[in-house]
Amino acid sequence: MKFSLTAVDSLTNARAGLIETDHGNIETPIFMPVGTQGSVKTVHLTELRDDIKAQIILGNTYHLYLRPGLEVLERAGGLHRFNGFDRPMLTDSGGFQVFSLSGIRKLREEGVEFRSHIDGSKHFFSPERVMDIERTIGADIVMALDECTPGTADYDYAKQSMEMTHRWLDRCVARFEETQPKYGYEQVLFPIVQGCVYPDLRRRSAEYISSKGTFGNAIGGLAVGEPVDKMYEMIEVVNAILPKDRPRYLMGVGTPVNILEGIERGVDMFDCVMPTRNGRNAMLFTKSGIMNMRNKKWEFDFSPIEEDGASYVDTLYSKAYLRHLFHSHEFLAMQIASIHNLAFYLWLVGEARKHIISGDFAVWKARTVEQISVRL
RNA sequence: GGGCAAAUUCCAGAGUGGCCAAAUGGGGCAGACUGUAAAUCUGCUGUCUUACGACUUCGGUGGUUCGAAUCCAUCUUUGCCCA
Repeated sequence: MKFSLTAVDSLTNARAGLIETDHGNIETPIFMPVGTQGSVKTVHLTELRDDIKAQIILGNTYHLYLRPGLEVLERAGGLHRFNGFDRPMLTDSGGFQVFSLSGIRKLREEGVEFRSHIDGSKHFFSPERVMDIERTIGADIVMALDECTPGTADYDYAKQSMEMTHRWLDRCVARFEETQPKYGYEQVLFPIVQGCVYPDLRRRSAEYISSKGTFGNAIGGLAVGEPVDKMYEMIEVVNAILPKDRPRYLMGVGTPVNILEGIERGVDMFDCVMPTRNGRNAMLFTKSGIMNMRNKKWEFDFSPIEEDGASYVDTLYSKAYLRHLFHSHEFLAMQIASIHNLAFYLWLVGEARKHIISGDFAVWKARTVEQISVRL
């Protein structure tokens, strides 16, 4: 696997780059659609590839381990073979579930024990176990097991948590290095910076994970309850330390504006459930602003969903029709909205890349932030 | 022609003397959602008012009562049954 910088913006820290994997290339900055259970909800592979132009998607260790389980994944020949997506994939480690499923898990030095949200059964995830599972799933990029600390954690908790994440990282690296890919293509490990909203912790964490010399690095524990200004501040603090010649992945972020702010601060990779989840809940992101497709104002608006949208669905269907589909609880509504939003997100990062290369990123970004923030 | 039953706020449907502007569900109107336990969740949904509160409402009319969606009379409409 290889990462190279194509262009670096002169006014900001934005960069355009290229990740070359055994499953194809990823042009950065990139947005990665989330496919937790091996499926980007409501979206077909053909749409993901040909319309949305997703270059890499996510899967989730905790969820795929529970269903379909490791035997199915292994006998399928890995997740790529199983779900048919032949482009790069990345698996999250279950670290986010430490946060989101905090009510049904127990944390200790050795690892984390989850009570399955499906049937209540107990499952223990040590850093070593997570590496083994991620080898079996077979994503191109695998994440280290971390504790995603809530954005509201106090300093002492954040410090302890970060230190444990670092110890877990050592164990992840050791296990990852003593094991081999199972399906004949390369996998790389990304460690994750923690430290909540505390600059000194973030710095320590960034230094620590940088010292591991991994292919790329991730920033975690953001957009989890802290003020958005804190998030931007932490990205700046961390990116001042993370090596410039390696990809930086801001985990779980975010809104289209968050992503542009992240790019400006030197982030290369993003993922978020927002385009799909919010899409399923009738929220559309467009070049000219945000729409709630359930709103009455669209009842008789027969104009295209988005005149110059990034997806074929934008001109194929009208606002009034999409509103009707949402009100009628038609599955097609969620499909259209998800495709639209993902295509928009991929368009957005693609445009950002173009403008980094052409040298007018800052101007373009300022104008775009304003346009896409409008509530329509 | 005769008998029985029922009419409730957008819909369905609770409520049978004061705790009722009226349960619950649906619908409607808005909002939330950030490494997905989410096709989910929250609020509002008679009128006026920022609120306190005031006012009007439970098929129509007229009664009983301190007080009626609830009881009585009558009318109207609807459904069912018998001819």
